[in-house]
Amino acid sequence: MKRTEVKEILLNTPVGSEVNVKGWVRTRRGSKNVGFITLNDGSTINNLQIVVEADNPDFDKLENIYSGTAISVDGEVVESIGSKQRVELKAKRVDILGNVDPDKYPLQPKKHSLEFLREIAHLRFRTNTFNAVFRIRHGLAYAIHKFFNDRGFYYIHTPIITGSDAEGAGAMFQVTTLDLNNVPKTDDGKVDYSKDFFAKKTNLTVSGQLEAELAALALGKVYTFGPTFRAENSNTTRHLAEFWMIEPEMAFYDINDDMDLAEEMLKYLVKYVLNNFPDELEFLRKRLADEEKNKKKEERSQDLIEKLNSVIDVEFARITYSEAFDILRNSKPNKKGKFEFPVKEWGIDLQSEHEKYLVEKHFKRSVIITDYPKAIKAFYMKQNDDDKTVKAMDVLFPGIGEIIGGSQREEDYDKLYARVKDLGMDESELWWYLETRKYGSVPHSGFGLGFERLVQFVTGMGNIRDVIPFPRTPKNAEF
RNA sequence: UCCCCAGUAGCUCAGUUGGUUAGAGCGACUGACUGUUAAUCAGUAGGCCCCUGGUUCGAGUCCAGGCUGGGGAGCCA
Repeated sequence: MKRTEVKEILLNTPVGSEVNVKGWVRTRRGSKNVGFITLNDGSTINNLQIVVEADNPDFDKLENIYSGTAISVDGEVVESIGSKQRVELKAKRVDILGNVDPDKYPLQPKKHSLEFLREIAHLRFRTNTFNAVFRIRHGLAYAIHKFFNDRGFYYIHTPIITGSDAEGAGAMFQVTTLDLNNVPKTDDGKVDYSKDFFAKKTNLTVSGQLEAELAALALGKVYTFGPTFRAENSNTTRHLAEFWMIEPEMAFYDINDDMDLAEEMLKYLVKYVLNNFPDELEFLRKRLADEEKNKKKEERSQDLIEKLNSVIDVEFARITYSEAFDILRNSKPNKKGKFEFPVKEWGIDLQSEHEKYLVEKHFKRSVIITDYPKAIKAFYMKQNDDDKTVKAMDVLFPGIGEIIGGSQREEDYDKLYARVKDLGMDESELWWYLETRKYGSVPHSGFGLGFERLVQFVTGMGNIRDVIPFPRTPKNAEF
């Protein structure tokens, strides 16, 4: 018999149909006269209840069926006597496909800590929580491609291995095939990279932005969506050594067009998940509420689904760095000395506590901050006429902080070149980037969206290590 | 990288001013039970108390160093 997925049975299969299902047992329970199996096959977060009656010739197989066992069942779809499900499967034939040693199988039909599940990342897919998280992660990835495709953007594959470390977004992982126990040296004692695979020093990319700009200056609107790597020793709930980033880059867009696109995209993506993953969101909403039961009221975060709806309903606040600076300088916590980093001098970088105050206390919604001091931003950002600020924009989300960082890019060759020189950067590594400003240069803009931070926000998961299947963090590359 | 907290059964945790044989709940196992919903009831098994060293008559408990995990900060997406 052809296999039917659980999702199909729960939604569409008429009562009385004969079907075959295959999947993994969540729980099994029963008595002398009847056995119950809760089965999940990954097609939906919901389970199918299978009933095996005592007169079934396969009834004694039940004693070898435990949590985690893979089984195949032929049976009839019937209306459920129990109240928790519309239909169930009355088994005619039960086959065990893959056994489980119940003494050793670490997943139990009970709540596990996320920390424990992280240590068994090869099995945590089998829990409802990760089932929901990774289904939504997929949905977001798909929606991102759909969003851009529908608006005439082209998906550009930028290199993972890069020969330039000019972007300056963070420490890099080196890529080499040299024998580390016997590194070839030049006469003056330095590493002889001419003997390395690429005959030069290479690293894993920290950003595809510079290459995306090259493509945007011909294809108009492009985006990247790929893995990026940062060798920073960051140990937080918001950082990974390997993460996925979305970087659109648009010719003829100024900073305002850039902000409009960022806001439209974020709202589109949140709406997409609300429309397409209601069961998963409901599960995660309950999970979060349950987890926060023990917290004090004022420390609890907003209801997950309410939070998502508030993002799509409300316009993001848009302010300049200078306005944000004034708000913070005159704020109560600043005057009372409650900030760990007091706000005194214009030009300071905004700290987590400042961003949190603006988003969660002052505006009570998402905020976009523009026109940052040029000293604290990257070399490629478009310089304003005041000679002090650049056309940068950061989108700040409640609970997450910076979810998007972007800017209008400096298209003027002389200004860009001067900035490269000022910062002591190696222009020979950037010749190709600079050259685009010589040939038909136009205003253009773009931004970077951290994919895992988006998934974190939408699923309500507190730790970024729980929204990527196999997290890479300092001292941890298991699996 | 810095600050704080934690590491005891498969999981979540308790373990008194250092004192003899190490505790619970859940899970697993065995049995009972006429339809259960993380079933219920009874019983059984299960410990390198993170590692190394030190103090002490005696260390799960105190001290030092390390390892691992978590939270916060910085860096950022």
